[in-house]
Amino acid sequence: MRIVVCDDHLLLLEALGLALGAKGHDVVALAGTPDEAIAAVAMHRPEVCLLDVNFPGGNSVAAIHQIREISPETKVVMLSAEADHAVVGRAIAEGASGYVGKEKPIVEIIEMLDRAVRGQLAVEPALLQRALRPQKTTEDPLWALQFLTDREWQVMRCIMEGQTTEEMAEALGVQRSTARTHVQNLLTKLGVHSRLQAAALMSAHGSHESWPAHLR
Amino acid sequence: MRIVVCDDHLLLLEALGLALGAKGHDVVALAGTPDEAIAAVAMHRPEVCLLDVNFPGGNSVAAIHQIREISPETKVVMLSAEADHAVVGRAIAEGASGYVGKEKPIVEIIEMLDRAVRGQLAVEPALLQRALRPQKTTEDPLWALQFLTDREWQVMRCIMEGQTTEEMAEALGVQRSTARTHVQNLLTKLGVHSRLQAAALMSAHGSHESWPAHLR
DNA sequence: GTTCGCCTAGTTCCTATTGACTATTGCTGC
DNA sequence: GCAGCAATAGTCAATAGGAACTAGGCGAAC
Repeated sequence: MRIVVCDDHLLLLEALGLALGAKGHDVVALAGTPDEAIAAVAMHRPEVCLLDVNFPGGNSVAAIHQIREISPETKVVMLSAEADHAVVGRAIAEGASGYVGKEKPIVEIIEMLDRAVRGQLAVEPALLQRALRPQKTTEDPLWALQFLTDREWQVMRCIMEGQTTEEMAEALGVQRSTARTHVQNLLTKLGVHSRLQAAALMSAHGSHESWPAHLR
Repeated sequence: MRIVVCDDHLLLLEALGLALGAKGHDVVALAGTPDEAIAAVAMHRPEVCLLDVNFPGGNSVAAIHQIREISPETKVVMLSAEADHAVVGRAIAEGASGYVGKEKPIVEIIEMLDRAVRGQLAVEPALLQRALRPQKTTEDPLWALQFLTDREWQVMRCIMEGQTTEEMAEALGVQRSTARTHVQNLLTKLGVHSRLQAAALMSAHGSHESWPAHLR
């Protein structure tokens, strides 16, 4: 089995190369970035590419698509430090064939690579199940983020910083009652019942990209 | 050079064991948790212990202390995914001899281990410099995260999800008053005055790695 | 076997937040 | 001009949250 491995941790990369080699597999290239991985796949056309999901910049999911495009016969297996079912879903949707955790022993990783090469989906069943479950994009509170006004974004920022209504009013240069109204409207638009829930919503689902560019 | 390696990623652990072995070093034990590492060090008395910092809740930093105590001749070198100068300082203060990033090649890791065994400090100069600069480790709210109990981490999770005291009590299977007490203790330990500030603290500075592994 | 930390549970007092309203000002587009 | 919307400001009642305590049970450490 010819493999291209991609991870930003050189240590893991090299060690994994040696370990896979010791198990009789052919690691044809080690890549430190998704771009390197794409180039390596284009050159070597391996059976499988083991790709770390956790790249600074988060372009690893996009890399799946590119790899699949330039080398459709290459199966992509994602390697991750944590089991994140949201990422699993996106990865599979982009064309990945598997998703394994770094906490797994090497033999298990290799087994997953085997499964991917045989055309099977190499994902832990429980994880896949959770990845598929929350398919209700309707009634999505994140949709509402679009309709927040600039002022409400500023209020959101204050909320995220843990400010009280008073501090917020001070920061925005308005009366408490005004700040309060903004908070009220914000909560209503987001469909939540407390500023803490609003903050939780943002920190859980609202990536940096959710913020209006001019207010980030 | 006899080495004990500890990391929660079995993959890295095994691969690193093979790689170090291939370079002529003697990996006497592989540990998946700090406790296993401590036991392994007590048994084998290695020259050096390579310890992942990524065991939150202060486990890994506390483990340094314990390892140094039961086997003073064993040098401890921390292994980390990101260069966090705050952690470097704490680790060195606790008795670690080095701190290397996982993005380094194996040869460099081995060189650092060598330096540690020779009694030198195996830390990147630039990182050490930054670690020593901000001497205001006192009053650091993130320091307090180490002293949170398991229950308080569960409460923290509830807070992050925007739950009210009532929901929290329900989720934890305790009375509201108990949930309130936990929240109160949490706020006191973190030095903040509202759960919203606690949530802000976590979402702003508390990376995923801040969470105890068994509660993530 | 006593001390200590953690989890549990409760009280009291006070403040902050929320829901459900009304209402004025100023700007924009039809 | 006027409708619509954002931003401003306010009220009142009900609820939730926070500060500052006390205190028992339980297991681990000394």
